[in-house]
Amino acid sequence: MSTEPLATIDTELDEQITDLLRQSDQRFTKGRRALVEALLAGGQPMTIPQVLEADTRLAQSSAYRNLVVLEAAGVVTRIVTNDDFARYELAEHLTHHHHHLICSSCGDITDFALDDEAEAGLDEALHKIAAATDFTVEAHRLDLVGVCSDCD
Amino acid sequence: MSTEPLATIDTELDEQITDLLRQSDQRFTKGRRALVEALLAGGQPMTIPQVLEADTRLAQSSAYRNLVVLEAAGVVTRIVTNDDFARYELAEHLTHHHHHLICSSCGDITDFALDDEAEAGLDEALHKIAAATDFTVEAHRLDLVGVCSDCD
DNA sequence: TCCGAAAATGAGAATGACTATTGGTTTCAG
DNA sequence: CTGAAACCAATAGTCATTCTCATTTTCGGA
Repeated sequence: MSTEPLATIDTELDEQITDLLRQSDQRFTKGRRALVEALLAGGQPMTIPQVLEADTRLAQSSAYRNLVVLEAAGVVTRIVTNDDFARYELAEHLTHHHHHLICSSCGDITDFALDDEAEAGLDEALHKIAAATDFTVEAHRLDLVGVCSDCD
Repeated sequence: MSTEPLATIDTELDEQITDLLRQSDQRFTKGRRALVEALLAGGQPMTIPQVLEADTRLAQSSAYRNLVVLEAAGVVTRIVTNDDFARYELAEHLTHHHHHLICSSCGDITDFALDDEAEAGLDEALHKIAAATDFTVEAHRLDLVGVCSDCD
């Protein structure tokens, strides 16, 4: 199951993930490592078919199951659009805070970041909202919906 | 099919919707009117089971089909969370620009608006991003993810 | 008002992304 | 080395959503 990794998981990341999984009584196995490598190599949210294509050694059933495990442990994030397939990417605290450009035509997603000033302003406004609400806010999600250059 | 409307569609809204549908060569039929009335009465994004329960005269297959038609015409918006069911609400240009509080536990969604200043700042930042991108931006979507008071 | 073609409806069947099951394999502590 | 717990993979479900098709409704023209 380990021939040629698609991407390299550095020691720090490895420890973080191992730790996260341990907190859910789970191990960082080869299959799960292969998933993380595929996502890392992809560099953007990927559907399960894309992941399976990127690493053909992965079994579909295990990919689905392990992605659920990884999500529960907080290693990956599941993103669902109007597309048929859900997409996964590494969780923000393992990478960095960012947002998404979602193509309304093909469903493809790419990442982008807001400049610090805008992000700070947004954060402030959201804290006000959160305070005035019964919600316990965990995170915010900002997406731009449009048409990507391929579909245009 | 028309006994007791759940909500009243005023003349202006009626004309807007009729117009939008006409642009897709579709009619504003009783079934579709009943759907809009249910969404209007609901006041927040609703799943199809919720809509069917709100107006038991609606057939499931027609509800699914007509919601697709209404979305294509720009009358309603489909919102998809990690919950099992997709949710629908009246499109923003028939109501007003707003955002969503999404409960990560039960999937429930409620609406909220940003104050004008924050919204303007966000808009400006997003325009910059859009300009630096291959995307043709159609809209932005801002959600707060958290736990609602019922689930807490 | 009456008629017929086109569009819409609704009950049920089909689809397909995703999940559960099951039986075999790997891992790791002792 | 050994046994139990965790993992893996094939495959059989599940279930929200979509499709099918016979019937009904709509609506412009006669």
